[in-house]
Amino acid sequence: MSTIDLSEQEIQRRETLQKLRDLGIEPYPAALYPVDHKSTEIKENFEDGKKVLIAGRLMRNKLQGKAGFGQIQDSEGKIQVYFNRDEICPGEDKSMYNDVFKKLIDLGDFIGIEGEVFKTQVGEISVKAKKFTLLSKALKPLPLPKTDAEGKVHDAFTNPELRYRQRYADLVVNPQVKEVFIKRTKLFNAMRQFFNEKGYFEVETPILQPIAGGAAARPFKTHHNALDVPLYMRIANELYLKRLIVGGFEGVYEFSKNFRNEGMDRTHNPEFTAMEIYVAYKDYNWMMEFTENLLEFVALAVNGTTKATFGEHEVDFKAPYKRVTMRQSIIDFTDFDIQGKSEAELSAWCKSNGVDVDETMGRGKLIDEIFGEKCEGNYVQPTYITDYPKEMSPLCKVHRDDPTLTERFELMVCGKEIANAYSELNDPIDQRERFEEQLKLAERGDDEASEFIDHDFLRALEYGMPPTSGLGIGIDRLVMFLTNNPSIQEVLFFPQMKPEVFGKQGPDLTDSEKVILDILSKEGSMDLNVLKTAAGLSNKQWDKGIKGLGKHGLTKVTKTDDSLLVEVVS
RNA sequence: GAUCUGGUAGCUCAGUUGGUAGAGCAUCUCCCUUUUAAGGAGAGGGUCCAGGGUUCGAGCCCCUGCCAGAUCACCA
Repeated sequence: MSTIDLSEQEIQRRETLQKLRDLGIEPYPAALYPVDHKSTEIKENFEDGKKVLIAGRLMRNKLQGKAGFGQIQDSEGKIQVYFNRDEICPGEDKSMYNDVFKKLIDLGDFIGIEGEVFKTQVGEISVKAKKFTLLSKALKPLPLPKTDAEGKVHDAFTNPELRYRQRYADLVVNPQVKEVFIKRTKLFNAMRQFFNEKGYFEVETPILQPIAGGAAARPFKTHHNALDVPLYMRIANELYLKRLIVGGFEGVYEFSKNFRNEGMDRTHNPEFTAMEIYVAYKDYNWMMEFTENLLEFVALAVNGTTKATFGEHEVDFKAPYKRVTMRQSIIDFTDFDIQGKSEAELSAWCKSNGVDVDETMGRGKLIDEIFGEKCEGNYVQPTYITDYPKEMSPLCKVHRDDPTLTERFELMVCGKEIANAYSELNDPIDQRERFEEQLKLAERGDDEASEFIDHDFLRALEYGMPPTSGLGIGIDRLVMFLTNNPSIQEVLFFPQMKPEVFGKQGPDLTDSEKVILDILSKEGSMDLNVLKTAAGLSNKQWDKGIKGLGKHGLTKVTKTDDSLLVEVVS
């Protein structure tokens, strides 16, 4: 980046950097700084006169002549620092205060403070600086929101595009954003604790897969050069985790980054995080109880309460949750009983009841459409929807009481699915038939149905998998609910965005600039109006062209007594 | 994918029938030794997202594009 692209403030800070070096002060010193206190512990355990070493970013600096108040922000919060000329410079030489601190330290710089804890006249716990050390110079000014006595934020850094693209700046100036991510990590920790205490085993499975299975979604495709084979990025980790149950683990789980090459909106990011857990010798009834206990536990760990506010709703994650079969749910909201209905009958009902359908939809998909259209959005408090049609659950065991259904549940919160679980299908012959059924659906045009049969997975099942129940939870969605964020971008550090275009490097001339320069360079210098006529450009093109050339430093306009003269600058 | 809204100083935002680009904070200079978003005085700072068009003249009107957000559609 050339200096021409820098703002005034950025240029000033670069000059400041040089002045520091001229004074023998290294703005990016190598040595560690022996921090021994954080802002919160100083404030929580006030001890007058206590000697402390703190470090952080200077976020406020209010100078008042021979003294001033600054604010240092560390990982836990902010603390005020009192800078007094005669404390920092006890001898004759006051340059460390007058020249370095007052003139060469900027907002955003990292500094270390050696000083004593005290309370100011208005009672704020502060550190009286005896010595300060520049630890890292900031060359770019941060946004500068300020909170007043009533808690109202002025000049808030709110532009979502800037916040997501420059999350580092967002995190520095918006403590409430940092809080969301602290809660996110608390959620992971709580889940791990819950599983580990029960003896379940955290594992890792491949992200690059020869067949992207375990879900119906469009994968990202890539290529491995050495093997010369196509590979897909995982859309789910289900089939790998079940292989591990075959291998003899009785409880395995994984937090899995999944990748789906589909649309993006405020609830979908191309990469997202799911947690899947599989437990041997269990069924989906057991899993419902397990899930509600898990969610109650994590809600408490994250927020200190089982209640969570989401928009206009207050959701309570306290167990147990209501259980409704899909058939009953559809009856509840439409008075229509799907029991025993054929594909044609379902399709006809959909058409006369405002549910969009097309010819590619099988029986299961039709029922799913009805549920999605008429029922799903109505469940605000955590509710299990159980017993899904067989056609839409190719990896799930057939219901013990009804061969057209499966032992599956989804957990709905605020009209959205946040968990999905089965009594896992472990009959290898049935599994093979279901895969083949999916193939037929795919050929029929259902782009959600899998086009591949994972023969290795079937081979694993043929060795025998114990009865197993599996659960998947959409972690990002759960974080959204627990932190009251309607947008997935707010719960991901780095949500996917179109790449930013950086500094278009001049001297790429526009067409108008080229035309003018071509004519002018033959003559060396020309009368402005003659040049304008010769260029034959529209007024706007002429205006932009001649101004642009001036800015690039390629031409110079000089005023003579009766005309304007344009010259090429060599 | 559709529709709507937006893109102006480092940040948050104004900008009147289309007529010399503004404010607050930040920055710079000077004064100020316990302040609580904002002490006083002065100064500087702009590719008005990009490219075309209309016009004597465009931040503003028209067209195209880029980026973002919201709503809807789609969505294990």
